[in-house]
Amino acid sequence: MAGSDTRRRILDTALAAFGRDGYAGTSLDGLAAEIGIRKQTILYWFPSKLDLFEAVVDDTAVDLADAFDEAAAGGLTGLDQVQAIVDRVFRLAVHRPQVLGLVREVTRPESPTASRLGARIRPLYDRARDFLMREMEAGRIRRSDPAMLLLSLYSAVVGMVTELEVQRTVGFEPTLRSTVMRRRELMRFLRAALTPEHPAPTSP
Amino acid sequence: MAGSDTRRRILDTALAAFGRDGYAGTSLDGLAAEIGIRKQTILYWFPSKLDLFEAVVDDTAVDLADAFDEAAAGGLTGLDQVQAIVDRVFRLAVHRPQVLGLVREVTRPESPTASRLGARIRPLYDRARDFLMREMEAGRIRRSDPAMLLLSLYSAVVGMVTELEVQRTVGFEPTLRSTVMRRRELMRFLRAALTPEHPAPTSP
DNA sequence: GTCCTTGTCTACCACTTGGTAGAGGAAATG
DNA sequence: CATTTCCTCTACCAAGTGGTAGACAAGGAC
Repeated sequence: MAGSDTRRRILDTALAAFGRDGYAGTSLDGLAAEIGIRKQTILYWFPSKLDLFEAVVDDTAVDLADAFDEAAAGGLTGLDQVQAIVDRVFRLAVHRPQVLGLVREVTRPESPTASRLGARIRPLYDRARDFLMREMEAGRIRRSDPAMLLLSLYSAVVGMVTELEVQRTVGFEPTLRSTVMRRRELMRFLRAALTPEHPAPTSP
Repeated sequence: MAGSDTRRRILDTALAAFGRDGYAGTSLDGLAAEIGIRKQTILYWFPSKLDLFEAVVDDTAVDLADAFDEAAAGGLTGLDQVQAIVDRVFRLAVHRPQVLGLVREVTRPESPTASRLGARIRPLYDRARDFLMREMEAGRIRRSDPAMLLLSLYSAVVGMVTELEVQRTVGFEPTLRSTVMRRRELMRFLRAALTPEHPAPTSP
């Protein structure tokens, strides 16, 4: 069906627009113009702007969950697993930066569906917390409050990845090379913060 | 003059509104209603919505610079200085959370004045970078690319402080106690990441 | 008193917003 | 062929947007 393709294009373009301009800053007319259709076609596929937004969020949550699943599939432990996840998130950020733009938008306190993505993300959060607790028990990660540590990690990673513009403002040109460097630097940072004080057996 | 007070109230309320709802999500009518005046009074003091926004940004940049100045005035070094700055930022976040809401809004790539705050922040950035380089030379902070490290620090701190709602979504109630814990956990994180590998003389 | 400045207001405007109603084409279905 | 279903469109609308024009009241200066 041709229509299903239209729906897909609306979702993709809306993801970019919402992540870039925010919910309030995105207009259906502008969105439609960007796609090359009329606004009413959008409203045919999604009954209202809010419905569209929620559909985009749901869609994106699935992608995020997939990315984490993929990174976790290797069955790694300790810092290697953390590294795998960071690598995966960076890959996502490079190939589809819109996703993290949306994460940023949706985690705003006044976001129209702050609680919605919350529910979607909750399982991921629980998994990550369990992982950290296990690794702390095993002595492969420095002991601390896993919930707080997870927040620190989340802040460091998402902050680093999404605030590209801050770097540009400050004089960086986000080239491919600088992206790689940034990832490496972030991993050094995380390794330093996570490595247990009395060295334990991790990798050979 | 009574008018000057009006101007002040507009700036304060606008800071909260822009930080909370973003630039696009804030309407002059709504803002005026919140203050208890008419929209035209706002437009008397600030020729346009954008002018108001820029005035708010300038106003806030001064507060931020003051906070950093105050934290840097003690003449501390190494991790102690880092700790002092984190403490100061957290204090700001507790007493005037709107400020960090605005920082978040203004660091969005599509923010109407992304470059403007950039120019305002640049001096702060340079100072911080120089500080890090000095401390690395002195062996009080782990060696690495100071620019990248600064980004990591910025991300970790601002991310941790601004993404309060993420925590709420995930089950935290941001009480005073949890705020204190969060700050302490962040400092553990930073200390672990910044402490030089071969212990050097820092504090007695 | 009159004049001028300052500050807030009412009235209005052009434009954009999200959303409704329904026409009409295309293609499958009988 | 006629009918129905699916999809996109034109035409509107009420409400809200940022912004302009100008009335009006309160004071201070003269």
